[in-house]
Amino acid sequence: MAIPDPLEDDLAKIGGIEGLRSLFPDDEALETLSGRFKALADPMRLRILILLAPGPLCVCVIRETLGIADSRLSYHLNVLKKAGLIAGEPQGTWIIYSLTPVGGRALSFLEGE
Amino acid sequence: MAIPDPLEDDLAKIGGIEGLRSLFPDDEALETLSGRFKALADPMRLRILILLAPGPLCVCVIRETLGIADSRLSYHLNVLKKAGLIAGEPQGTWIIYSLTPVGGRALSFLEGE
DNA sequence: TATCCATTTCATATCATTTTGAAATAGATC
DNA sequence: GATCTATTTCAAAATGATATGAAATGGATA
Repeated sequence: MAIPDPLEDDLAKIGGIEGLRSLFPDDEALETLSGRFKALADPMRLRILILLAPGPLCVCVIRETLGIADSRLSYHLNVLKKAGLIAGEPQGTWIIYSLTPVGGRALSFLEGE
Repeated sequence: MAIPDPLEDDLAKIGGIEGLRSLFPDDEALETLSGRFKALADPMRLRILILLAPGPLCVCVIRETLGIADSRLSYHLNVLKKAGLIAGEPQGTWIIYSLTPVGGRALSFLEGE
């Protein structure tokens, strides 16, 4: 038996299984959202967001502050960029990264906890 | 060269590398925070949170709605529980899961996007 | 054009998460 | 106590994410 009898009534009141399923956003929206959370789910990436909160910084300063290898930083910057949390603006020889509006909001959620 | 000369001045104004490092929470806090985001970083787990938003549900109804195997659901419920986003209350033969306050706030952040 | 330097890309190794199906647990009912 | 059923646990396989160092890119300057 899938659903025990005593629960069937409660379930019916809220529209049954189909009623519950209607709560879900479509798969694409869920992927986007969970992808954003995935980007936030790493201490090194949270450090990068925290660094960018006061204002934009170039890659070299971020690298020096975090004390990690170039390629490793580049990987994490790319994850954040793909998730729409930061944006990079080439400026002469170097690239300046800053928080996007979404990135800023994610960070304030972070600080609200 | 670590930091290009033209950037040194800007960097000095914001307290240098050490000034930037002082922005970081300690490692443990970052682990806790990224751990919570990790729990949110999966479409199936987001579906579970969305299901529980209107009110508590038993495991069997959640399983039937999601259409996944028992053990798989149990795994995801456990991830959410460990992250403090949901709580399970045994009630007779079955177990009733509900959002915690933190889980509710995470969900509203989710919907605010 | 040759060179320099900041950043990214790539291949590969390592590590972590997720899925799957079978077996265990534990509470309720007979 | 025996059995039934909802849920969890476990081990293994499959999949995905991260770290690392060497090589490539591409803009700036000489």
